[in-house]
Amino acid sequence: MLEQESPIVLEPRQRLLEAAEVEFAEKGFDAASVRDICKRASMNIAAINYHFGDKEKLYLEALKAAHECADEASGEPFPVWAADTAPVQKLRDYIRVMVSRMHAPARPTSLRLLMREMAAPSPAAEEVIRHYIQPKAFRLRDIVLELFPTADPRQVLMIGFSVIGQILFYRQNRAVVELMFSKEAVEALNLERVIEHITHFTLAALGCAEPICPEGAP
Amino acid sequence: MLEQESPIVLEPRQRLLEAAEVEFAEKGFDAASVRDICKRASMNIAAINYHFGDKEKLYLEALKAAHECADEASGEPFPVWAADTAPVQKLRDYIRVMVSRMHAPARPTSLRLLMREMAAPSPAAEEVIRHYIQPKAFRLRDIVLELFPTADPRQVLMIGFSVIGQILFYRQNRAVVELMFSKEAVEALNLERVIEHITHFTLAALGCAEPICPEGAP
DNA sequence: CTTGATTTCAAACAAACGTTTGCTATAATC
DNA sequence: GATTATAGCAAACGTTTGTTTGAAATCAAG
Repeated sequence: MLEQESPIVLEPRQRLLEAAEVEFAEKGFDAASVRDICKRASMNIAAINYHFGDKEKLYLEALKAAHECADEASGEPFPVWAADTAPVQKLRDYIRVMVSRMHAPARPTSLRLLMREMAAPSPAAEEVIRHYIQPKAFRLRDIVLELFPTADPRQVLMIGFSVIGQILFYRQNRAVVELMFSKEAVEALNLERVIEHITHFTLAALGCAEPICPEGAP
Repeated sequence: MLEQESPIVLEPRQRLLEAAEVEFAEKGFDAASVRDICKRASMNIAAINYHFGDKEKLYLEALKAAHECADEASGEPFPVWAADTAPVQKLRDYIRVMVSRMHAPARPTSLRLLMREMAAPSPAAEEVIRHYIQPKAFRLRDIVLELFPTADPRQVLMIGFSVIGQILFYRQNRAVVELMFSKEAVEALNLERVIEHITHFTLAALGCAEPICPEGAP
């Protein structure tokens, strides 16, 4: 069998992959068991070994799938900038795209898996990280460098960290934040509000916008 | 036996606690085994059950110990502010204390354990989180509220997130960052530099300092 | 020395883990 | 129809997991 045309149920490989994504995201690599993954996919225990080889290879494939899902399904691709696009505009775009992806209009389980990997990267996933995350980091660094061509590398790095730190916070610490403040209060911070805030906060810090002052600074 | 005066080797309970802190920090709750913990502490397998009851109780105790270690051993307690201390100064102090703690002058394993818990909080640790983290979050919120008394709650929350997001980034994503940029480049960002940057970035965003402009904004 | 409580220890426990094994079907090829 | 590769299955594999056990060791008090 070479190819199959859109069956009612997904192909076994894909079913396994999606089940693995959920289980790994919820429990982590060690705590997620191949038995539960197969049960969720309604398949036999041996299916993982047959389709992917072993648990770790399945994990890596699920991690790749999660990255591609988060990148594509967000509905927010990085724009292709004209040669004369102002760096400030690039920064605005960058923040918008990244925050949109973090706020998970797509399956949130994919992002849970990614954030889990960011917090405790498994050695086996190094190449996946390099392939999917590094380009986004370099893109930001280049924008900052374009904004401040004469800044020293350390300052460029720290400015980038300030931007990405603000963005990642909403994903990485959502659970803890919801535990401390009310869950409703956190959910009131919808996508547009967060984009607007981080953009404003960042541009103001860099002197490219008016400071954040609800009614005039003290 | 009621009390014992400073033996050459630590008391068994303390030995177990420190070993558990390291193992849990490196591998997480599930992957860390009681056998490895006991081996590290040079104790028998049954010691955990005898001294703490079970693995989960040991984990909670290790988590508490990690919090207290990070709070006290950093050498940076929160200052007690005079009644007329300017909110801007409080914010400066807050950032300094928190960044100092994140940059782990004390045992870094304690912080690894805490960051792991922030990323994926275990339900059993809720009260520990509430007791140790919530006060720090409220303290920041109060400072922001003092700076902008008429700001709406959402904006106060987001400003706080921008501050704490910048701070936490250096701990939570250190491994990934070192993987993408060189490890030396990241280590070149020493404590004072990071404190200065985050403080400057934040105060500039809030209109309480000059913008960050290496040589004059474009 | 004897007593009695506190700690340590090797050994074993059942349960869950990832993986492997043969044995069936099923589908395509000759 | 016979043959070959693919796919799925129940069952069992050997480890490792957290936990428990009962006896040995330790030690202060009588």
